[in-house]
This record gives sequence, C-alpha cells and structure tokens, in this order.
Amino acid sequence: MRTRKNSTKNAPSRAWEDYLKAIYKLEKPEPTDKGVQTKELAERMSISQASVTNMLKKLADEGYIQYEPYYGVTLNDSGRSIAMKMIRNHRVLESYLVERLGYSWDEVDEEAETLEHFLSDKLVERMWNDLGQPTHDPHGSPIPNIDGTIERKNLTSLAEVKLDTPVMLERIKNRSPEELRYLASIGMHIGAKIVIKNQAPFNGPLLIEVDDQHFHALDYRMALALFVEDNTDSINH
Amino acid sequence: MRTRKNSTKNAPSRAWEDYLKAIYKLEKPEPTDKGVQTKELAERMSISQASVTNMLKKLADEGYIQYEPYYGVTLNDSGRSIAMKMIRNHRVLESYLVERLGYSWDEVDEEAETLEHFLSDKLVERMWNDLGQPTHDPHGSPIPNIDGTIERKNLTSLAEVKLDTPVMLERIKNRSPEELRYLASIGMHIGAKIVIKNQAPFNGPLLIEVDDQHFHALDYRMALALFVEDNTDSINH
DNA sequence: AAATAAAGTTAGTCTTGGCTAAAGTTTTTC
DNA sequence: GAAAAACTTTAGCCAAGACTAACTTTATTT
Repeated sequence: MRTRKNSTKNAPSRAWEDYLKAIYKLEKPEPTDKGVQTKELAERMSISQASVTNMLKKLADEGYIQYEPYYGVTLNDSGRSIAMKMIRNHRVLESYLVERLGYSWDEVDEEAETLEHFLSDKLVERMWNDLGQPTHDPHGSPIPNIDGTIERKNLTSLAEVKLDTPVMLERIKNRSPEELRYLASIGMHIGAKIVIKNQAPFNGPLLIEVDDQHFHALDYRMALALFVEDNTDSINH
Repeated sequence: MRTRKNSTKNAPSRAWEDYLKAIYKLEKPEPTDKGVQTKELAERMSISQASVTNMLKKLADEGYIQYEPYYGVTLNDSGRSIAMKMIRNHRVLESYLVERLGYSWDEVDEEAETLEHFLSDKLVERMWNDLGQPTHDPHGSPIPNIDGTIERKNLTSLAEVKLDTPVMLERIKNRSPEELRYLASIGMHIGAKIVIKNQAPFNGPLLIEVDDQHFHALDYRMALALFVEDNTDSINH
C-alpha cells in the first residue's frame, strides 16, 4: 500500500483537482471491496492508463488518496474535500450563469468545467449568497455545503419507476448539451410531473406523459439519467 | 530577424497570453526605435531573462511578435489582438465584480488576473451587456472593444499638472490593493476634483485639495499613477 | 490448471515553461 | 578608444504531466 511520503503540500494543480473530482464521481455510493479502477479513470478523463497510474502515485504520496496497486483507489478526507470544493464551485457557477446571465441549462457545463478550478472562495460565496444560498443547481443536483457535506437523497432513475405512478422530476445527470436541449424541448424540466404509461421490452423506450399534457417516447438510456424521489423505503415498510 | 516558421496555431496557452499582454503594456505610446526589452519583460513578469528570451523565440515563430535579438520585441496584429482580448476580459470582469457582486475596487485585480485567461467570449459579452456596455472599468481604464480597438485619450499624470488648476481624476493605474485603499480613503475616486496647491522640490510630495474639501500630502510616485485629462494641446495652439 | 484475455504498472520519451551559469553583444564611461 | 557595466543569448538542467511500448498481475475460459 502506497502511503504519504514527503508532501510539499503546494496548492493542488488543476490536473490533481480533475483527478480527485473524477475519482469522487466514480466512487460507488455503496462501499465495495475494490476502489475506483485505473481503467475507469482513464476512460472518463480521456487519458492513457499509464498516465493515470503515474498520477495516482503522486496523489497517494500527497495523502489525497489510498492507492493499492492493482486494486484501485479511494479518496481520503483531504482528497474528498478538494473534490467537493470543485463540485461546489461548478454548481454554484452554473446556477449563477443561468439565474443572472441568461444562460440556458445546456450551455453552462462547458464554461463551468474550466472555471471551477480558478474561482476564489470569495467569489463563489458571493455568487451563492447573491442567489439566495440555493441547495440545488439548475439540473437539480445538490450543491455541497462549504464544509464539504452534501445532501444524499435517495433518488430513483425514471427507468425504475412503476407504471401509472406520477412522479416529479428532481434531477438530470450529466448529459450533453444536445440531449439537454432535447429533454427541455419535451418538457422535462426539474419539477415536471411524469407518468410512465408503458415500457417496451428489452430495455426499450418508455411511453411517458409529461405534466398531464403530452405523450413522448423516451429512450431507455435517457431515462437512466433522469431521477425522481425514491419511494421504495416507505413501500417496503 | 526571427520570423514565423512552422506554426501549428493551437490556442495560445496562458503563458503566451501573459507574455503578449505584458509586451502590450510595456510598449510606449510613441513609437521608439527599440522595442520592448527582454529585461523589462523579465522584471514585470518576475521571470528570468533567459526564460523570456526563450519564450520570445517561440512567440516569434508563431507570428505573434517581431523579435530582433538584442533589439527588443514589438507586437504583430495577431499578438496585439490577443493582448487586447485579455485586457478586455480583465476589465469587463473587474467591472462586473464591482457592480454586481459587491467587490470593492481594490480586491478585483487579483481575481481578474487569473480568470481573464479562462472566460469564454460568450461570458464576457454577457457580463458586458448586463452592465450596459460600459466603456471604462472601475479604475477609469478604457475597456477595449470586441474588435480590439481602444480609446486612446491623452491623459496627463497628476504629477505634471500646473498649480492651482482644477482637474478631474480620470484614471488610476496599476496600484496594489493597499495603495488603492489608501487612495480611496483620501477621496481619490474617479471623477474627484483635484487642485495641486504646491509641489515640494526634488520630486517631493504634492499638496493637493480634493473635492474642495480636504488637503492631503500626496507622494510623488503615487501622483505618477493618477491621470487627468490632458490640456497641453489646446494650450499650445 | 493451463491458456488467454483484460487490466495495471514500469520504463523511457516528449513538450511546456521555468531555472542557473557562462558566454556574447551593446552601451556607457573615463 | 579601451575597459567596465549592462544587457542578451546560449547551453544545459529540471518538474509536471502527457504519451507509447513492453512487461506483470489478475480474471476468465475451457
């Protein structure tokens, strides 16, 4: 097991921040025996596996991660804290661009992806306060608190919702601008009322009714990215 | 004379943008025989002279500058255009932070210095429009137009103004946050009415009256950074 | 349980953009 | 106009963070 050797503790570079954020996003909510794999990181970041291995060693030396060669990687507190900060910066900025500068939801991600690394704490807090300290961004994703804690609602993918059960759209995860524009065009905004009327077999498209008005055929893969409140707990009781 | 060899024309890196902006800022308004010197650049950027020489070769190869070893450097159109863009980004952002996010004058520069390199054209235009397309930033510096043109008013340093001639403060150049706070504390804001009552010999401090109210002793070096409308032309006629 | 496939690591290279030390050029000074 | 001072460039080095090619480890198949 690699562990911290001699940390100089400079401010983490943009590259490090990107790795830590990517690791965070790939960590499963349920703890697994294996951490995040080198290959997953390489794919998500469009970087060679060798480069990832190389960087993981440095991140481990600095104490940001636990890295067990061949078995994967998990975040330490210091690493998670940096990841959360990037996500907070990203989501606060996205919210600000939409609310104050007339951006539409599908164009904010690209801008935020770069700027998240360079916004000062002061600027992020001022934007967040100006917006009224929101808890969620325009895609419905929770904004982490300054202390790095984050709301962890149990959400269910729309693909798993029962037929004829009305649900409210709460969150739209990580889609391309084109897909987001399409979703907006069929009325899929946060808060929309959705009823699944039918699902074609073999993970086929869903027939959905939106806001009691329109019917649409929704691709299964898109349904996997749309999230609604999870009711299984209350049902199981 | 070095000139462009084989340009791949990637987007210029942050380092290149910093060099081009620094060259722009060091170019004299009156054309001189010698361009900007390696040493000046090295000092302004806090970088060794050898590193500057090295980078100038690359910038010349890409066609951004004219570089004559030992004689200095001047911007080409492509280089000047990048420099102007950085300055526009910087000044629009500064203005936005002051007007919309409650920053004070003296704290905006640091934030803008980094972010100017990462703001998209779209974002800068939206901030600029939101502000009502201002022509000057909070320090009174002109904001370059999108096409790279910039207003070139003939301004005179306060250090050169005649005694007992009221002038209006139009611009405050490049001071540290501490100095800016001090200047604000003695009423030196853009538009203030100033009268030089006396100047001590040997480039000593100026005795000034601000807004017909208060007298202050102003260090000569600070006076060099404060600019007012130039009237010499009309007087010479 | 051996063979193959998949994933991960090591070794060595490249580019960018810094650095110092030493050598060369231009300008200034006496 | 020669020596000194100031400035500039060259040469060689380094760290960060990418890459490819080759090798090792783990997982899967038969």
